[in-house]
Amino acid sequence: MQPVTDLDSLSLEETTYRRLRQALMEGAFEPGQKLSIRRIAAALGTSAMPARTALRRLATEQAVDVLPSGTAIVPRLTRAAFRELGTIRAELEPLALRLAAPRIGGPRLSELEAIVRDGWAAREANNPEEVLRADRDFLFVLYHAADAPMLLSIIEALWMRRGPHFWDARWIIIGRVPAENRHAEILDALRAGKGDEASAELKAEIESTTAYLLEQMPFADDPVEDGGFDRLRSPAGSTRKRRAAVGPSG
Amino acid sequence: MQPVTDLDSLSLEETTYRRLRQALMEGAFEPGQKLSIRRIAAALGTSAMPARTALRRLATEQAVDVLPSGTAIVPRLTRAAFRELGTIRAELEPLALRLAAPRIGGPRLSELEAIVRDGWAAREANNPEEVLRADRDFLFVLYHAADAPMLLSIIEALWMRRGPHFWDARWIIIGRVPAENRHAEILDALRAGKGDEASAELKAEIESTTAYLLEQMPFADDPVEDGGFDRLRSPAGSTRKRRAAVGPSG
DNA sequence: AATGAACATTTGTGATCACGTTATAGTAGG
DNA sequence: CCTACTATAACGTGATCACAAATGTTCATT
Repeated sequence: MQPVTDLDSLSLEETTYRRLRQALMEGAFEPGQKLSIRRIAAALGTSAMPARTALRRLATEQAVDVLPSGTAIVPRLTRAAFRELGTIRAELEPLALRLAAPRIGGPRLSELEAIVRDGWAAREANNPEEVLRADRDFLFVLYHAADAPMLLSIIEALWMRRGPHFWDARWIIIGRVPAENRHAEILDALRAGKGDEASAELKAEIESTTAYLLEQMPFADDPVEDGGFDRLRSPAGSTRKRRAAVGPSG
Repeated sequence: MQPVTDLDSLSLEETTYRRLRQALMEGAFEPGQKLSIRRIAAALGTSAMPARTALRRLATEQAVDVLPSGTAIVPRLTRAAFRELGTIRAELEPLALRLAAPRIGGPRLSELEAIVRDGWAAREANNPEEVLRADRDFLFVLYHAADAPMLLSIIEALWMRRGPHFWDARWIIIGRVPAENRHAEILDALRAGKGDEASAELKAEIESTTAYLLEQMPFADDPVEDGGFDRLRSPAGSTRKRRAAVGPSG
């Protein structure tokens, strides 16, 4: 894969935006976490300006919410919002896969195979971080292959909104007994040139995972009992200090 | 319809953003038109800051393109981009209609009826501006009724990108002989409680209109002959000066 | 110890400025 | 009449400042 851009030649505002975007998609922030302009600017060693614009851009995509005071906050999803997210994903991501199917060549297939293998190994090793990473990588290799830039950016926006909660729920996700390896089946369908089958499989995966999480995950509008949102953190009591908004060194 | 917010209580940046967004969706700008920060700021009587943030937000939604120099420009769509737009719309807008269908009550139905009547009258009067407005209003009443905020904002982003070209092509659109009144049929289906039928009808409309325009409209990557982009302006030689970016008085 | 008021800090917003780049118009040369 | 160059204007970017609103903290009071 070619380097998307030379980071050095980009404006500060653009790099700030991309780093926040990536962090959000990967679940590096916790739901409810406040992202203040000055803090982010300080963490990146710039003035407030690039951080301000970057945050407002994210708010436009609804990747962050914005309090009445103007402060950006990592969204806490309501059940309705999470359901909506699932509904849209179940429509758009299979579409992307359908567009990508005829464009997947041999090299891409082996790349995908490797990712599926990694994901499977991580699952057996009970390593949820790695499982989630592999799942995400698998899908986005496909979505990039669709060569539909608008569609891709819409899907990314959906993932940004979902990312923080997904990350929080990684122990729930990993706890689900995987009847079969769905990504392996998608891969098989792609190898056989059955794009529509792969697409249907993906749609089923998104819908069933969404339904499962609606049952298992706590949401912002659930009645609070015993700490509410703060259960289901990682088991080894990781009560560490909230991580810095953006670390300049990664 | 309730006033969404009171404009006076909003930040300058937010009002700037909303005005540009509306203008884009309605096709008030021409493809290729440059939107400079300072010009827009001057037109609104503010400093450059709100205009800067507003334009960057629009760029994030891909509602405007950004030249290498950083200047925002109203997009000129390539055929591929227009096709992609149609493909995404054909997936999302029927979804929105499906979600909206069970929520459409009597008052909404009469509102929709009135809009359809207006549109039909405008078509007979050969008034393309009014036809396009009615079509847009009809659909967005439905999309709002879906009560799915993310979905709505995605759809609006798609329309923003399409708006300028659509406006340019209004004489082509109006010139197409309408076999039947599709929106009336959608309305009938809704009245009968057949949301899926309405949705399928809408999908067909989007797909056939997209295909039709792909044949009839000139695109940014078409070979230029005889003025290229500049044919198909309104017949009464409206060679008026390019309208101001944003008029402060509306 | 719990409550509330006063203070200090942090926050977003918008304006202004400096800097380097890009686009544009005018002019000279072919 | 067209092209190439140059000077001037306009542009985007990022930093900094002032201001008002919101937030968090401290301390006195009950």
